[in-house]
Amino acid sequence: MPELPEVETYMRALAPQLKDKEIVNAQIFWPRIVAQPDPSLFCDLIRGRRFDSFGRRGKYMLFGLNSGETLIIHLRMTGELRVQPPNVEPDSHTHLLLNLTSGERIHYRDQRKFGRVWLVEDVASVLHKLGPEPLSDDFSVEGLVKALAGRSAPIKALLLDQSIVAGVGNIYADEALFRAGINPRRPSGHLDESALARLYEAVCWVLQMGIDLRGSSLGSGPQNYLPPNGVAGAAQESHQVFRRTGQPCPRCGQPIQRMVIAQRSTHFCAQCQPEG
DNA sequence: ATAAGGCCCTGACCGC
DNA sequence: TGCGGTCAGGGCCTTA
Repeated sequence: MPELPEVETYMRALAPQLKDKEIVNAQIFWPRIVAQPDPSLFCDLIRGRRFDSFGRRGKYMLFGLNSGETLIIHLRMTGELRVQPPNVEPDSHTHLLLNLTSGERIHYRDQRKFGRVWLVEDVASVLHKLGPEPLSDDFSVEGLVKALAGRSAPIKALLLDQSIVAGVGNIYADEALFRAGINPRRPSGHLDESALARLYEAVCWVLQMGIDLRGSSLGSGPQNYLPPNGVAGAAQESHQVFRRTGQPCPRCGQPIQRMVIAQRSTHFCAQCQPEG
């Protein structure tokens, strides 16, 4: 499941592959994948455009086109983007093809069809609800304190809330809380400033580590993520708690426990992340 | 305003 | 072997 480090890894790989390449046209096989504008207009607008700039905001991929518009892609759970040679045919999970003048084709695949694509003039119209970008100056302890003040929801739930901080998903939320020694169920507003300072550091640290290791490539199954060059990332090997239920905590040896918070599977060490 | 639950999807997995 | 049920989960939507 692509979170910030996986999306960042994608963009770093795609930028040199796609820079200045021209889109001949788009083929949409499952129209609901295009969130905006409507699919026929999407095809009209993207025809003949070149890839100009590349960016990321939270888990959103941003492709700036030479028209001034931006192609925004969110992979959600199972989306994949691949630049393929002409002889690679789309399969039943391919919902969008962008044909390039180079003959290559960008395949958007998505087993669960949760991902979405936008083509907009105003990026903010899609991203306006996002909170601060965690590895930038916009993210700070003070900001975190302010955003969580008076909130009773468990801290795990608010770490997943993209308006609090952008880009953190289930994997890195669990890892950050473990690193900070904070129980995932603690009411957010009850955390004191020193706990939030540790959490701030931990969020930055686990995300940067994830980027440095080129993302987490988890086991088999539909949530498996591979960077666009097909080489697995290595961040999963540095996971301390995520999907390690029953295995010894790397710090104290107690078995890692699992519980559900905000409908999300949550992994933690009861010893190192005490309640209250 | 916040919190909690449902929804979208489909492949994997489980028990019978 | 086949079948039904359950699970996973990001972000948006509805409900309380």
